[in-house]
Order: sequence, then C-alpha cells, then structure tokens
Amino acid sequence: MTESRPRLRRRIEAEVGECCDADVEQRLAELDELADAAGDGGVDAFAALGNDTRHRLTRLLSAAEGDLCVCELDPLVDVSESAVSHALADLVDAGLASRRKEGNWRYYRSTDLAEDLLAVVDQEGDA
Amino acid sequence: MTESRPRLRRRIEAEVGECCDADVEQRLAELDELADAAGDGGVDAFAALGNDTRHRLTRLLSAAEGDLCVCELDPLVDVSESAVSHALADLVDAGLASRRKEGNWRYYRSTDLAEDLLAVVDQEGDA
DNA sequence: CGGTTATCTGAATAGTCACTCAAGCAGCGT
DNA sequence: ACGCTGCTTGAGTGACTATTCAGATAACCG
Repeated sequence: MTESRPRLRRRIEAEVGECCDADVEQRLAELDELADAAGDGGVDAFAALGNDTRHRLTRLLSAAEGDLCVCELDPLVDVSESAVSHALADLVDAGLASRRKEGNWRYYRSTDLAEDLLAVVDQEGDA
Repeated sequence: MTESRPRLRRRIEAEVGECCDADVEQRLAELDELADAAGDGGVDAFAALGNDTRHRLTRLLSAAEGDLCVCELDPLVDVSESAVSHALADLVDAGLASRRKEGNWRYYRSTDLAEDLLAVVDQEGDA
C-alpha cells in the first residue's frame, strides 16, 4: 500500500512539513474511532423528523397539552388517515412519540427526545 | 358542512359529554395555530442528519478538533469523492456545517446547530 | 501561459420512500 | 352473535433522492 491517499498526504505535508504513510493512516484511524465512539445513534430519529408529515405530527403532539388521538391529528395534516397511522408508527419506532391505548382510541404523546430536538432547532433558528 | 368530522366529534362527546360542530373546529384551529407558530423550521436540518453519509460526515466534523478538508473526510466514508462533496454542500445548506477556503483546500467545520442536535440524541440514547 | 491539484457541479440512473387503496383487527354496543 | 368504530397493516405505485460518472472551476506552480 505504498503511496496511498496522495492528496491527504500532501495536505499533511503542507501542514506539518513532512509526513509518512503511517502518519496519514494513524490520523485517519483516530478520527474514525472518535466518530464511531460517538455512535451513529439517532439517525432514524433525524430521518423521522426530516419528513414533512412526521415533522408536522410531532409539532402537533408537542404543541398539545395532553396527548392526542388519531382522529384529532388526521384533520390537521393533509394526507390520508392511513398515512397518518404509518407516520405515527414511524415516530414511535424512532422514539419520538409514545402510544397509549384506551378503549377504541389510541392516544399519542411526544417524548422528551422529540421535545428536545425541536427545542434545539427552534432556539437556533431565532438566533 | 353539517356533521363534519364525525369521529372527532364522537371523541369530544365521549370526553366532555356534549359537543357541537363549532367546538370541534375551534379545537382544531387552536392546535393548528399552535403548531404553525412553532414553525416547521429545521425540517431540512433533520433531513440532512437523517442520511447515513451526511450523518457520518457530521459526526466526523464534530469529533475533529479543528476543521477538516475533503481529502480527510473522503477516506472515512465509503462513497465517491463527488458524493462527499454533494453531501457537504447539503450540510452547509442545512446550516450544519460551514465552509472555509484556503488555497486549494476547503475546510469544513460543524456548526453549533449540528453539535447541539447530536448532543441531544447522544444524551437521550444513553438514558 | 499550460499543467496539475483539490474540489465542485450537472445529468443520469438506481434505489428508497411516502402515499393511497383495500383489507384486517380489536374493542364496544346491541 | 352481529355490526360498527377507530385505527392499523400490507401491497403496490409514483415521486423523490443519493450516488456515480463526466466535465467544469479555481488556485497554485513552473
């Protein structure tokens, strides 16, 4: 594997003055480890909130004082009731909402994770 | 529009005892307003972090002490360099990374928004 | 200037995803 | 039991999206 990653090598040379292949690979390995340690957790939470319908549902759940049932959410998003159900299931899977059964109704509520994530973008957006 | 939203009406009747159409629509309007006031801001930020490549790049930028150039990031994600460039552009557009030009290199750095969002899911994930 | 370097951009494609439709299921009332 | 209600689930399809390839750009160096 002689002379691998030429660009990166040149960049390190430009920065530090000199650089051998081992230096290159070591720097990469360090970063790789750091990023992996941080984990890739939460990708699905982000993906869930990155869709308009699910985002709006989460906003609604967050804005509501108590919890809401599907028949309350349905009129507020302009997709079919089936789509609402799908979206809510995704939110629960992503840890952004919780479900409670009561008779024939299912009540949804936003989780702390959802609240905190929304708070971050709201706060940062105003800045 | 007599007798609209029958399910919702029944639900409110079950809860409060009685309910007229106006009550139904008013409750919906309130929620709608609340959710809209909160805004739909940040959807693109969430969407950006919801993709594996972009998420990983953000993690790398966040894990790095200073800022990183493309030639450092490229070896750490297994997509083409072009895809890395696309992804980084998306991150900048979403406000999750900033770009700095220096000679022939472009250095990327994660923004506060990115840091805060990642912090939330990391913290919540450990709980 | 011409050549090389590091990165970007646009078009095309492959893959994923969100929606709708139709059917299904559990809980309640009769 | 039966039907009705509120919601869910699965299959299918159209729309979007992430990636790649090829060509472009801008900065540096001779």
